[in-house]
Amino acid sequence: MDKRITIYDLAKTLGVSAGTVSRSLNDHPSISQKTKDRVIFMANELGYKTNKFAVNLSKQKSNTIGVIVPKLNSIFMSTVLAGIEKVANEAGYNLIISQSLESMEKEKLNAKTLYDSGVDALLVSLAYDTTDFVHFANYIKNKIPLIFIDRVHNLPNCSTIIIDNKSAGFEATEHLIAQGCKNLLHISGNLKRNVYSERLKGFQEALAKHNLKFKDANLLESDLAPSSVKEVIAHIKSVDIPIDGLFVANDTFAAHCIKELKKEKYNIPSDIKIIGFNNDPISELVTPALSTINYPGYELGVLAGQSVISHLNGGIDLHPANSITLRHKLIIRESTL
Amino acid sequence: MDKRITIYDLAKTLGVSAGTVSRSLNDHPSISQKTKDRVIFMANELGYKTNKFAVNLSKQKSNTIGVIVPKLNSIFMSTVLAGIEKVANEAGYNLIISQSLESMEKEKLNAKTLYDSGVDALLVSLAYDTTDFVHFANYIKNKIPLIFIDRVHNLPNCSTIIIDNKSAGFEATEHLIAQGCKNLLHISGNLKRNVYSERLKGFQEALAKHNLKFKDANLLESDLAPSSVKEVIAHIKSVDIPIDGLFVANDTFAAHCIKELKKEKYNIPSDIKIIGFNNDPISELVTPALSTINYPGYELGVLAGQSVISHLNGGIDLHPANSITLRHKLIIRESTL
DNA sequence: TTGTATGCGTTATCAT
DNA sequence: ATGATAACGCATACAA
Repeated sequence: MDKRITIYDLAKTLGVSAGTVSRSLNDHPSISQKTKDRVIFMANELGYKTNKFAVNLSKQKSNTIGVIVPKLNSIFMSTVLAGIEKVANEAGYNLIISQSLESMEKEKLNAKTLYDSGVDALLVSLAYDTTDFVHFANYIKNKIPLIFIDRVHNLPNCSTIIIDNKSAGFEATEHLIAQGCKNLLHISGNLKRNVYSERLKGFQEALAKHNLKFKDANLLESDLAPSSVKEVIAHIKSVDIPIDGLFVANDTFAAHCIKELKKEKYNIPSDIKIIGFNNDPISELVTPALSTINYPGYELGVLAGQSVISHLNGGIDLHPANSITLRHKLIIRESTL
Repeated sequence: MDKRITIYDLAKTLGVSAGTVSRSLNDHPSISQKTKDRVIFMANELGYKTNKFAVNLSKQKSNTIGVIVPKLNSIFMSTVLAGIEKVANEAGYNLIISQSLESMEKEKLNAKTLYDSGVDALLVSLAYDTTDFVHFANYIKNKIPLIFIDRVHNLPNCSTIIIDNKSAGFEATEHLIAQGCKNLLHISGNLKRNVYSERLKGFQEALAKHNLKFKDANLLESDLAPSSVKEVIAHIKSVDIPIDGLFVANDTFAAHCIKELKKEKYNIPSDIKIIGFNNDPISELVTPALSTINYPGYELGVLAGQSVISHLNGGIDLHPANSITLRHKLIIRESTL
């Protein structure tokens, strides 16, 4: 494999033109089957490899889809990615993955890098603190498909793929109320992100529906980092009327809460009932097993992948809707019984 | 941004040659500062973007690193990836990530695809059932850096980055013995993979050292899928002398074992002590908290990234060793007390 | 059905 | 210090 074989080499040894070789290799209709066979045979014989760089340059396409996620090392995100990768791979696309590490600055950098490297489309789940969106302007201007997943923002001509966080939050809350909780605490993530603000809305609507007044003490905005658990405990202890129900914005943090509350001699679920969010594998392994909302990450990824691919292949979208909403599901386990 | 500005456009408007523009943009020493300034100014003015496709074609490099992992949606692997991504990104490389889904066939496909798409280097963690390695021959032949992570195989001129699984397995086992366990069971993954076979070796050596005989009943090879827990339970129940110590090849499966054993009224740790592997987040959240071996996934990724980068930049390896071994650590929690 | 010629945007090698 | 020009490997519009 010292010298790379090109279509010119093939052309010369076959006594045809480079154009013929190129068209044969691409199964172009205007080439006779006989010629195609000869070309393909010789290509295999000589170990010809198509040079993607040249193809890319010629077509101005990279056959590559960019992905920006907040963090790679979260089970939810990596599950989404697994779904995306499967679909993309089957469709012959490569995935360039980068993480914003929850920082808008890094997200901007990533968006620029991926743009410069010529991705054919971009999938994004927004960072924790992203507030402006000019870094996506180039994509929109140049009609590069841009799709938001999970942590979304409404931009013109961009699809979003989400679940109905508000109604999921509503159901989670109503379940706690149905189990007899009177004084709930919702532990939320950054309320600038749709996923968390929507869940809060659902929480509030459920309270309202059941004539429970929403007070400041019913909400704690958190970064959901394990180390922040102590603030939760402090809040719960400081409150006048004892908290008897906890709706936590994700399972991992909920699991940490359970652990810490148990350490503080709270009994779960008899003292405090807890429900999480995501249905992470961890939710069924903690004690007591954690009630939660199933968030179909893999399906989300698959759908996102399909959406991109269909955007790219012919432009006709299989899912013409601008926004796809997946079905969530309440999962009841011991932590709320 | 209707028409993309090229160096020719810049050259024309500036009244210089394209070569000069190119060199200015790349800060070539043979260009006067004055000219460089003019070029750069005009480039910004006109919104020039370098075309990566053309650069790639010209240089026959993609500035891209390929990664093949068995599964994206495992917390360990995604943590490794997070480390790789960080380093690669800082060095200006993109990451193309694909998953083999634990299948050698898919791994071969991925290896070929990434090769064809012209990655500058490849990082691999092997699939469950990979037995031959011809799909990496092209990389070696063409001197494309090939580095194995975690699930490795010794190939000429390929680095490997691992922990000392044997001594880790030894320590885990010895810890169980020190806690008074007499009849141990090791639940292993596929023994074709170094990580599992090495841990088993450590297990056996520890037994030998403490004059415990290794019998068939002390080992259960498993696919470590949650659904396989019932086989573990069945095995434990079927055994003549009661098992009092369990060394499980990863934390997730260990957590499932704990859950199921508790359901079967085993008391942990008093009836059976359990130790896992990896120090996944889950290990400290289950009840009882799981003893384990810390496997520094993120550092592994960082090191792998650095190794690749240094291979690529200048070829002089920061870590000249052919094989890097990271330090592991025994973490003792309630499950073995 | 096939060949010819040119474009794609940069880099690199000679000249000057 | 700068210009001219040839790669780089493929795709494709136009000819034949």
